[in-house]
Amino acid sequence: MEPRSTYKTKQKEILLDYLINRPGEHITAGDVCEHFRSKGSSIGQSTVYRQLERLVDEGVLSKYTIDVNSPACFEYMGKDSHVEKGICFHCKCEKCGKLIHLHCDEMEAIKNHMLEHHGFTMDPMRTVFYGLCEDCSKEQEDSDK
Amino acid sequence: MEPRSTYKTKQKEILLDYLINRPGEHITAGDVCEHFRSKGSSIGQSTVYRQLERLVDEGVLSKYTIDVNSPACFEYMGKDSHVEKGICFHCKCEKCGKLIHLHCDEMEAIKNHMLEHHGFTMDPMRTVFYGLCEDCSKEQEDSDK
DNA sequence: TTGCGTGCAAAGGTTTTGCATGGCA
DNA sequence: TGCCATGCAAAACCTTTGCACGCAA
Repeated sequence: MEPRSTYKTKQKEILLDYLINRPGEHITAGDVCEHFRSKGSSIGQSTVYRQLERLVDEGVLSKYTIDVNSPACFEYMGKDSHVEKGICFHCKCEKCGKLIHLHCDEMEAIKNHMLEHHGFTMDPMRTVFYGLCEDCSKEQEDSDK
Repeated sequence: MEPRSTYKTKQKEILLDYLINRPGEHITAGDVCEHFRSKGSSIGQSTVYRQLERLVDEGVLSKYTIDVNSPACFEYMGKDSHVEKGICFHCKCEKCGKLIHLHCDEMEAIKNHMLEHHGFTMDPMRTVFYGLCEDCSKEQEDSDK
């Protein structure tokens, strides 16, 4: 988990800066490429992928999987990030596709239960709950009538 | 969720038969193709993908995402499947890659909490918990010493 | 100068799509 | 016969990799 990069490069710097300034957003490698392409200050896509992966290894970013055939999402996990509190997790609505950030102390209880009863050390940041969001549940109820 | 298929085809039949006889296994589209190819009774891969997707829509199969860049997994959810009890869920070890099936009544409590406090109707079959399995946790503790 | 980081292009794996053919009802 | 399902091939999509060049230390 410790930093393994030895060189400080401009690409790494502006990439991290981009992510730090978007707390709570789920950002894909494609988003990053597009952002810098549109600004003219382009970064090669392999560099984007390699740096993102490295930052995840270093614990600076969190990476999570929304869906097969959806690109991986990244999020800054540093000091100012609400994520660091460890009570943030993600819910993905299977109907409208919305990704929801939830803050919940109950998550600690779930984590503890998993560890004590199933020996599984769960990683809340990587875990995505699938289901139906409030709006889509209501819609479904209405259409059932 | 209701059946939308009108025709009964041989391909659909043997595909479903294959999945029904593998309860508790996580099967990919590639597994299916390979299985039938090796048996000589081949099914075209686009048919496999289309039928799997249809069966998921009909509620016959469950589909879940293990990881970006890993193929999607499918599992039969019918009468004899332990999955139907609604207390089965999946854990994926981020270190050794193992996929674990857990049975746990606590899952009901988690589901209820999500619904009551966050308005989110969670789908346990689709949700995969990421983290470290028991063996890998121990290994990590040992190496920390 | 050393060797890590970058960028391009190509490859890799999974899934989707277009279109003509085949098969169910 | 009418229409859906199939199968092949090609495309699409995200990500990884090989290799030569550039730049930080």
